[in-house]
Amino acid sequence: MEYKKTERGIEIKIGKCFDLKNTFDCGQCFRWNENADGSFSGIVGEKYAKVFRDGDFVVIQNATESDYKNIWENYFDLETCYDDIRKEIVLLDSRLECAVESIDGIRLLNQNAWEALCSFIISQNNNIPRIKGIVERLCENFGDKIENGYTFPSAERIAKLSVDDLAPLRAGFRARYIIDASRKVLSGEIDIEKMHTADMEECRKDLMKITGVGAKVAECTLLYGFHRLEAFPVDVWIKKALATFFNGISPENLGQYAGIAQQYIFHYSRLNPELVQAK
DNA sequence: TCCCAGGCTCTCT
DNA sequence: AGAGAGCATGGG
Repeated sequence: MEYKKTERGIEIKIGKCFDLKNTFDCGQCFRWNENADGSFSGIVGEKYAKVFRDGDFVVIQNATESDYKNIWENYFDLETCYDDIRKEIVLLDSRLECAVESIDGIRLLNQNAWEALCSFIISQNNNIPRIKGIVERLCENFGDKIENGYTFPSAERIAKLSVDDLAPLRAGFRARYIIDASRKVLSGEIDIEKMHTADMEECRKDLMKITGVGAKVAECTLLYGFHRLEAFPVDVWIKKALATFFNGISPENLGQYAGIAQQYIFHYSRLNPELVQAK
């Protein structure tokens, strides 16, 4: 992706292929927040970042060229052409055209796998504002202090804790799931490294060894934590959507980009809830 | 106040 | 193997 280093930071010339609000608010991540001026702030790994749009450019404030190469290019998946994928999705199923045409620039972030696993464990039977609150308290209590915030605590760090230690998170029944996940990742019972490429069915089965990880959370972890674009998480919104407005669409027909199609279905349904109400 | 939230576990048929 | 209650907590 074409970019330049300026006094503001790194400026990526990306046009409409990266919409910050749609990307950060489409339910894939929980640590980006919109500021009053329309910019977004978040923490990725050990880095705090503020990003905003200026015309055809997305600006990553204060980023250096090595930050860009080492972190942001991969995190924002900037070497992938999402315009091509959008076209491909519509070719695979033309019923997706309205969602794809009305939502600009969703990108699928390359998030840390452990963070995604943990975040989506927390997401179950929960609402997004509260999920973000629990994740933030997890970081504040057990992450490392960095500029403007805290890192996401490692599995190793969490594995040393007890369920009671997690009380400040107010995560409810999910606390023991978080502990179980951390210990299974740390012990190697769940081999988190191989899941970028291993057989999908095997990955699902492995992830579901964790108490509190069912089909939906496993699928979200594969899509958002391991960038397995063929993963297709089915939650209550997707269920409603596929039973009403998007009736007839099935993930098997969406091939290698099912997960990105799912993003569009999910986000479009949440933006237009009246379209997916059961009749 | 009440309903419900990007589900899952546990129990009972 | 399939269905349903219960789950912690708090946002709207």
